Amino acid sequence: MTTMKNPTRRSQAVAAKQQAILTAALALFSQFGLHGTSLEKVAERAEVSKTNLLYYFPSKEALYVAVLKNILDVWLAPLRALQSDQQPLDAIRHYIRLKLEVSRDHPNASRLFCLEMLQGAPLLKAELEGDLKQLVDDKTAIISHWIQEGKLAPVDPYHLIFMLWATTQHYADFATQVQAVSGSTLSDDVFFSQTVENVQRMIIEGIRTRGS
Amino acid sequence: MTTMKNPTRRSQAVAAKQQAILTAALALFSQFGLHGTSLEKVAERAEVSKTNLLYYFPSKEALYVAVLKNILDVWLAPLRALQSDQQPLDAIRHYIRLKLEVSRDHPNASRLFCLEMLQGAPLLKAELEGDLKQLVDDKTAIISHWIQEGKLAPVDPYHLIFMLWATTQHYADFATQVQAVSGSTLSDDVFFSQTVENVQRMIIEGIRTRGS
DNA sequence: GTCTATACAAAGATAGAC
DNA sequence: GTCTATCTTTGTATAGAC
Repeated sequence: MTTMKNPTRRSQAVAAKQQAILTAALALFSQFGLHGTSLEKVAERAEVSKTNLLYYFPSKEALYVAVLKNILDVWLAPLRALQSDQQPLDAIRHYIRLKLEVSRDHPNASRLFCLEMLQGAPLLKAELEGDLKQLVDDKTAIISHWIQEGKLAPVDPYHLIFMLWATTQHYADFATQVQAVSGSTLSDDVFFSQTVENVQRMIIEGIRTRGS
Repeated sequence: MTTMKNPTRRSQAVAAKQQAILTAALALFSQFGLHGTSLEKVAERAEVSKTNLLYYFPSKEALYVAVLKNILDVWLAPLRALQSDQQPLDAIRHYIRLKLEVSRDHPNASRLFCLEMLQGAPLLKAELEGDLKQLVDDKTAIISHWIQEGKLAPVDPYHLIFMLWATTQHYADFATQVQAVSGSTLSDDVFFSQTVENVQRMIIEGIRTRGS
């Protein structure tokens, strides 16, 4: 900690620089992975020197962890928003839209998260088995309750959540394939609307109780 | 090409060695990526020397490409099996089972494919825009036909295929997360059955026409 | 075909001046 | 806080003997 004449302005500048590094790092890590990304490339993209980067983040791994922590909240926000006081089908429709917005607006975050999963989540395992499991257990309880009330078809809540995750992330993680096959991605407004409607319809009809 | 007293036996030995290398490479590439995997680790796992490995595959990239080509067929087999002469709902139920079997029996193949997609599929782009697009277009035509006959709810065939892909691969690609949250993976027989049933039910109900 | 030894390059990290 | 210079490790790939 250094003494500062103007702590606010200076710490703002520092924060901005850190953020620029984190953003550049996310873009590269999410595409090339930890080992496929060099600090030199990150520094170049963030417009700082490599040495300077290592001043802010003591090692490559430390930077990687910082990036991961940074995106976890964005990634989990839609699920956190799922509340028991909503109408089940509306809640799930809303969740699908939110998650597809994340896939559209933060595809790199989604992809880095995916990359980390593929590798067995060495750095996130603790979070997964702690916070995430807790969160999912809360939400499966809500879903089970809806089912007991007859407001939802009797499906396994875990598999429903997996399905929601899988279908919504696919458009970010497999954007290349989606683009190659369909010719579009979520950044196209028309395609985004079509995607929301189709995913909502297929999932909602799949879990609606007959007559509701 | 060397002269051989016993071409069959020798080429069998060569083929076995190449296969051992490919298998070892798949296991490591799928977890750590191209750059996160060293030839030394591959050689160690395949029980050959590093120099010897480079005798069979002239470079790391060549090995990586060979692995990718090797898995593409496995990955596409279930979709190829989708035929117009089947009953739509049976065909899709069958597809889901086949694809989940791939996720269970060849998770590394699924994960490497995913990894390659995340990076923008630099080595598969040609395949994606050629063979895969052709295959998908064939199958969307079949699905459209089923819809016109009123045997399937009117959904966009592309999004249906994306949903099938996403939900079935998720159990391989995100196995770590599935394990952390639910406590099981597809290699557990009971969990596998539950998964097949739940995914089939949710998707089938989602695309069934009312009254069918 | 397989080995030992080695060339060569890339990249993470540190030292020390300013 | 930022820079230049440099150390060190790791890892791909090749040369050449057997």
